Amino acid sequence: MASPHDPRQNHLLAALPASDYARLLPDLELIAMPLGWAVYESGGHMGFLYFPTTSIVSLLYVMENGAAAEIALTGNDGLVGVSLFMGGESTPSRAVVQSSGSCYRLPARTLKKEFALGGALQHLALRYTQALITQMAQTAVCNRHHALDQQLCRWLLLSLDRLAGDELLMTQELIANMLGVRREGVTEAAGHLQEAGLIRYSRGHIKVLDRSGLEKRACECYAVVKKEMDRLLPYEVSRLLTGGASHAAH
Amino acid sequence: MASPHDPRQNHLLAALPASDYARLLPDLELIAMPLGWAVYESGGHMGFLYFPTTSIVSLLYVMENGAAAEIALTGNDGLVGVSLFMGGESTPSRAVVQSSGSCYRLPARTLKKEFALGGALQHLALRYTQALITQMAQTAVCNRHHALDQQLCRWLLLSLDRLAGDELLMTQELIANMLGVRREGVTEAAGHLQEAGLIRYSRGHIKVLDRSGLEKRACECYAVVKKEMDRLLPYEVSRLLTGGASHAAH
DNA sequence: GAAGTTCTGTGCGGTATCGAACATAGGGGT
DNA sequence: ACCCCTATGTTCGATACCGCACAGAACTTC
Repeated sequence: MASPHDPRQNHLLAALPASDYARLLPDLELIAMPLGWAVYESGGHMGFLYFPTTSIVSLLYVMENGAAAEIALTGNDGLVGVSLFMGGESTPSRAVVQSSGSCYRLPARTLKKEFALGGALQHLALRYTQALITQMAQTAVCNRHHALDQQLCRWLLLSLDRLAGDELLMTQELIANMLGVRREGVTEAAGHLQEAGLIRYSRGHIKVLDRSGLEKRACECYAVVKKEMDRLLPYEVSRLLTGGASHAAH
Repeated sequence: MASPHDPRQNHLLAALPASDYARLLPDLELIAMPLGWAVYESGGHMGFLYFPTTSIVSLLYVMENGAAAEIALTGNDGLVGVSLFMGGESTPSRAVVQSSGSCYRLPARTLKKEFALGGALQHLALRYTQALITQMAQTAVCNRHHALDQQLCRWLLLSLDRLAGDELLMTQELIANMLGVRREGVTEAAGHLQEAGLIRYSRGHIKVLDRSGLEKRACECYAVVKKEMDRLLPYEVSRLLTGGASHAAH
C-alpha cells in the first residue's frame, strides 16, 4: 500500500499515467483535514482542487433558514472543487470535512493549465463529475421517495466505502444534518438498525456489524450510484498497474 | 427574432463565436420534439447532443418501483446529453419532452471533435453543466425541505422561463409525475394557487396570471437557480449582438 | 347528442416526519 | 469523586403527504 502518505491513495491521482502524474507531483501539497472544516463556503473563492486520501468531504446545501442537506459525498474516489475546471469558479454549496484525515491539494492555476491540455486529468475529472451528477440525482430522488431507515443505510454504506475499517465517528446530530432530517429521526432509525444487529452505536462511534445486511436494507439508490461509479471510474485497473491492492472487491 | 427556425434561438449556440458556430452549422439538424418523446432512455445509447429551441426537456430518474422524479429542466437555455462530452456516454436518467417544440441536434462525433478543440463550445458546455449541477442540487434540497405548494410554484416558473407566452400545456397528472408526488396533491396545490389568483387552470391549460405572485410564493430554490444560471451563462450579451430581444428582465 | 374517455375535485384513514419538551446517561476535566 | 456537557432515548400532538375510492365535469368520438 506504499507509504501512509501517498497521493496515489486517491483513485483519480492513481489513475493518471506516470508522465501526467509527474507533472502535477511538485505542486501537490499534503494537508490535514480536521473534522468540520469548511473546505469551501457557498459562493466563496476556491484556491485549490482537493484530492482526499483518508478524509471524507460532504457537499451540502445550506438554505436561508439554516436547514441543510447533503447532496454528495467524496472520499479517495474523487475530488472536491469541480467548479474550478467547469468554469464557474464557485458554487452555491458548501464542502465540509465529514471525517477527518488527509488530503492532497493542487493550486487552481496548476489545475487549469493541466486541464487545458486535454489529457488524462481532464478526462478523469470530467468522468468523476458525471459520477457526481449521478450521485446528486439519486440523492434528489431518494429524498423524495425513500424512508429514513433506508436513507440511513445508504449513507452509512457510502461513508463506509470511503473509509478504512468498519467504524465511523459521527454523532447522530451530524448525520441528521447531512440527511436533512431531525436528530430524533436518526435516533429512531439507528435504533432499528441496532435492534436488527446491523450496527452498534455508542456516543459518536458507529461500528458496522453486518455490512451485507445494511446493503439489503438500503434503498436501490446505493447500488445504482456504486454501479455507475464503477462504470465511469474503474480505478482498479490502474491500481493493479501501480502495485495496488485488491482485484477482489465484490 | 430572426427566423422561426434559427439554431441561435438556443442560447448556447447563440453564444458561440461566428467561426465556431460556422463549423457546427452544417451538422446541425432541425427536428421536432413531440410531447412525451424519450430523447434518451436510462442507460441507453446517445447518438446526438440536443439543443432545444422552443421545446422543453425534463431529466428524470425512474426508480425500480416505477416512481419517478424530475431532477432538472432544460429549454433553450441549455443542452441535453451532457454525458456525451463528460465521457460517460450514458446516464441512468431519462430525458423526456415535457413541452413540444423544436430542437437542433448535433451528431455525437461532431460534438466530440469540437469539444476536444477546447474552444468556446467546450467552455460553454462545461459551464452549462455546472448550472445543471446547481439545479439538481437545489432540487434535492427542495424535495427534502419544501412544501408542495412552493415546489409547484418553482416548477411553474422554471417552465415558464423556457417558454414563450404565459401559458403551459400540462395536466396535473404529468406535473405530479415530474415532482414525484400524487396527482391529488397537485390538484390541491394548484387549487391554492388558483384561489390566490396566481394561475388559471383548466384541463391541461395553465395560464399564469400573476408571475411575480408566483415568485413570492415559490421557495428560494427558484431564485437561487436562476441567479446561478445567469451568473454562469450571461447569454444576454450575445443575444444583443445577434439582434435579440430584451435587456430588460429584472 | 349520446357514449366514452380524460382530466379534475373531494373525502376518507394511514403513516412518516416534524417541532418541542424532557429524561437519562456516558465521559472528560478538575 | 464530582460536575458538567454532550450525546442519546422517549414522549406528545400537529402536519403533510400517501393510497385508495369515487364523483363530477369537460372534451372527443361517433
